[in-house]
Amino acid sequence: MGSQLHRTVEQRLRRARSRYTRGRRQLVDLLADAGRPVTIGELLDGGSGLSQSSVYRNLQVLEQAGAVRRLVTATDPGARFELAEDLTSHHHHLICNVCGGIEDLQPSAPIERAVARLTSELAAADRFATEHHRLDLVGTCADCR
Amino acid sequence: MGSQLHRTVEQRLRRARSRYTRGRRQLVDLLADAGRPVTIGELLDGGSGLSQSSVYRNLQVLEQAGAVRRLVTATDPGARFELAEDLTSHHHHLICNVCGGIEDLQPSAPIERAVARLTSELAAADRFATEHHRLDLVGTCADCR
DNA sequence: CTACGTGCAAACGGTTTGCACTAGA
DNA sequence: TCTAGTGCAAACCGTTTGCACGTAG
Repeated sequence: MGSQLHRTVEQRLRRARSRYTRGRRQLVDLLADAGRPVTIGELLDGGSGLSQSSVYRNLQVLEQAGAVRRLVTATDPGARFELAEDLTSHHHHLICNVCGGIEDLQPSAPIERAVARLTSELAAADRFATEHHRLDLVGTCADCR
Repeated sequence: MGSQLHRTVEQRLRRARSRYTRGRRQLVDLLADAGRPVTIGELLDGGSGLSQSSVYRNLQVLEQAGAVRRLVTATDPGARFELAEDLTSHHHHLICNVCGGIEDLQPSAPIERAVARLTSELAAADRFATEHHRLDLVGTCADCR
């Protein structure tokens, strides 16, 4: 259920000495329901009733608390947001460079294995401590074909 | 030598009905010498002598012509640029979320194979036409350990 | 009661644009 | 010559911030 999600977010906000207000809960609901990265414009029009500045501030707080993740693309202006990966599940993105849309994509086991091996090689070489990775496939989505 | 690079860039600019001016050549040199994505600030201070607006405009033209690629991160403000992958070689990025720095990383064959397989699966399913992919490892670089 | 959250409007800062001038082919 | 590039300064627009008020705990 989504109440588990809300409990986790509340926990993380509390750790950041922040409150889980109505508006923040609604932002989390919007992100959870979307199932793909959401633009700020969509969040503003999403019926949260929050003012623009509060949306920005709350997203900042949620990001800081580790509940939400900010995405930016080279083509679109403005940012998108999604729930932190450990609140949903690890996934990649399909980015359409025609319409700018972003879809989630389930990761494949072979890729994950190969990335994990690379990560431990870099760690062994003392070159980089990987926290997470991001894989985007950029091209044309089915709608824009 | 770099003259091959310049010849290719000139070709692509010509196709876009644009000229390969002194300033554009210097931007390309700066990008080629850096060997990693470069911020606009670095390009402005790089001794090209170009005004701010010309740097922005030229990067736009070079991007349009397919000679250069724009990168943005969720942490840093502002954009970074690198030469188009087919002018250098396919690579990934190590992104440090402490200092914001970005390093290039040679791709590993297993990852490339796995991504290629995924790409053809998506194409076969008529879901997405992948043009290229981007893999970033996000974590802490050796300097910021 | 006290600290945190909110709305409004103004400020910010990276990027873009209008215009008059310069230079490459 | 004639189109494209350049510098300067102003405009733009997504985002941030100051301030007075509201609200949760």
